[in-house]
Amino acid sequence: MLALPSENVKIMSVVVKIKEAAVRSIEAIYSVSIKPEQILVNATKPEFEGDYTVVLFAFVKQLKKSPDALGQELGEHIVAQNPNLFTGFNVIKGFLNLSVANQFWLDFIAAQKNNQQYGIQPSNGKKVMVEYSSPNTNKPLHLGHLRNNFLGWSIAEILKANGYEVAKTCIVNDRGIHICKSMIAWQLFGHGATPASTGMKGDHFVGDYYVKFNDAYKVEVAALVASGMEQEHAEKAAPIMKETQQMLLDWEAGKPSVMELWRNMNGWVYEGFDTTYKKIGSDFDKTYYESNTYILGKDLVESGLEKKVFFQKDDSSVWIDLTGDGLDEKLVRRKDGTSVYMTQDIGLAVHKYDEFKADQSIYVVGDEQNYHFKVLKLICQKLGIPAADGIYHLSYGMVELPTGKMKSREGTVVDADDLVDAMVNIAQQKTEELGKVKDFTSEELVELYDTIGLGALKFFLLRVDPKKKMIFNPEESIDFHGFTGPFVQYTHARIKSILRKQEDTVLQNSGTEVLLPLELELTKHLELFPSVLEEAAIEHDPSKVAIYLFELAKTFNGFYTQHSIANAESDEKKSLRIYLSKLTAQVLQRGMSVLGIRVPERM
RNA sequence: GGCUGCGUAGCUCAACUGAAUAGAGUACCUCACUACGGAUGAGGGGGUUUUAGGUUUGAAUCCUAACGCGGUCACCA
Repeated sequence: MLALPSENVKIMSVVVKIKEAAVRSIEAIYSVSIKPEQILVNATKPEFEGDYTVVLFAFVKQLKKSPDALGQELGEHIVAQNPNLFTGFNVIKGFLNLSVANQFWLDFIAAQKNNQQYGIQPSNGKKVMVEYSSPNTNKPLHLGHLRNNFLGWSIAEILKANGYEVAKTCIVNDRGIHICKSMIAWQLFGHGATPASTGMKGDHFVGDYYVKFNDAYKVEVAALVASGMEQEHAEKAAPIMKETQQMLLDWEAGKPSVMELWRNMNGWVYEGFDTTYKKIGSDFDKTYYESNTYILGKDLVESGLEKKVFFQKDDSSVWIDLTGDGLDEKLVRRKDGTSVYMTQDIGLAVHKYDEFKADQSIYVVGDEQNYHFKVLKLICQKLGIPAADGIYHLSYGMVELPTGKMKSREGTVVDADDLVDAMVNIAQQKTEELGKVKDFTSEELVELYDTIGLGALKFFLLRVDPKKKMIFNPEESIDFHGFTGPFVQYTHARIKSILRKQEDTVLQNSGTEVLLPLELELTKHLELFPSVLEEAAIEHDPSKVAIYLFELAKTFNGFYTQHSIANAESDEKKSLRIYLSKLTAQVLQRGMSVLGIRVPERM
């Protein structure tokens, strides 16, 4: 959990103000010492009078007062002491409902109406690394990678908005037996074909050879089994597998012909990845390649042995004993002296820390690796590595289909490029049906379809709690109504359209208008934005932002249908509503941008 | 099997980390347009929060157990 330094929390939201006021009053009346965190403040339920509610039960025992008596005393004191903030209170069954002064909200609007940076915090001097995407160079990106990319990118942006300096990194898994499989298959079946000669995207091209390898491998194993060999033995004895294993050895030995093939094929894949990353708006400040990092961490094994954190077995393999921590023994160096995944990750953690000195290093990796990261952090701590405490595994749940898990062997993997294209096509189709942007140039249209199609997809994947596994229903994802990206985008476009027509209006705010219920509701929602961004950063959870934006858009739409902006009751009201509309559009834009989603001026 | 995560409307998700009558979207059924943008708004039905106990003034939330579904327990990464 990311701890925000208390001196930096100066987003004085109403809720924070109420908590502090409550603390002052309780301390003054009862001469006890309490902290703002002990006080629970909720938005008052619509059926009761008031705006915010202090829940009193927590203090009933400590102060030896009945909830009603406590509420009365506290309510009287808090309102008397904060006449600018509160206008009244009522107590119902242990809940102290406070009414906030109309003027407070008008002041809020006046203060923020021209603040282009509303919600954005100044630098707090802290650095964070966010590692995400982690692709393999033997196959193209799929739906799971999309959730990963969108999450990583968004969390980086949310942290930036909260004043952190952020470095986005990517570790590319570009070596190992699986890469050699594609290479062998290309040698056997490629006949010199290239992405250019076939007109294919490089990552798909290489991915196809990975599939071809598995097909050929299956055939060979089946033949061996048919000739009487046992399955397990046949899997090791298949000639194509033996060739592949030899190739891995050749690669590790740096054999020139293998290295050349490897560079070529990886080059094709990277070209394909670049296209996809550009399309989905993902980027990295620094990319690490496992072919460079897989040797890291070897010296750490030595120092770990010296420190007696590690121990050596008779076959000379090196281990760490974590049974005291409720875990198992874990291998950190093979008997042949080569390092394992864990060792590389320790090495990379140290390497990254040396380069960036990040206070926190976030790994956006699926929850199937929970155990690995638990162990990684623990080993780093035992080794006394400075980077250790900053390691944070942002464990996200798998994306499943209504039919179950995605399985490459069963061909149920949803390809990232295909999915993005499909979403963009649907956006085009729906836009054409509505026919509102017939005057757009073809370039503008292409950009608009991208904005909407990708917006729908990103919003769909980001709107659920990252920690939970989610089900991706293709039919639901292409729905542009309700809790969706296009709904938020539409609301933004609509506001912009209205504002365009009011450009010449001379704004005049008397600063004394009385807010109508729907105006007040919208204002309250707008006031929440900085706290939502802060909470999203603390929780590493973009879904908080997505949910907030949807509710804000909904609130605006409700306000909009009831109150005319252009034909407001008075010039003052008109100005006020224009301010609210502008601020809403700005918050929608800013909020969507930290999710990696653009909002159109028209759609 | 050990460890670990999850189980909330038909479906997809919320619930401020223990508070008022568990909320949204979707689907289904009504209603409102010659609109400052209908990719909209208003309303309706739909829940014993898997089950059984326990703690508490108060439990979807914490504890115990059962059932169900995942993940992980590789000298793969």
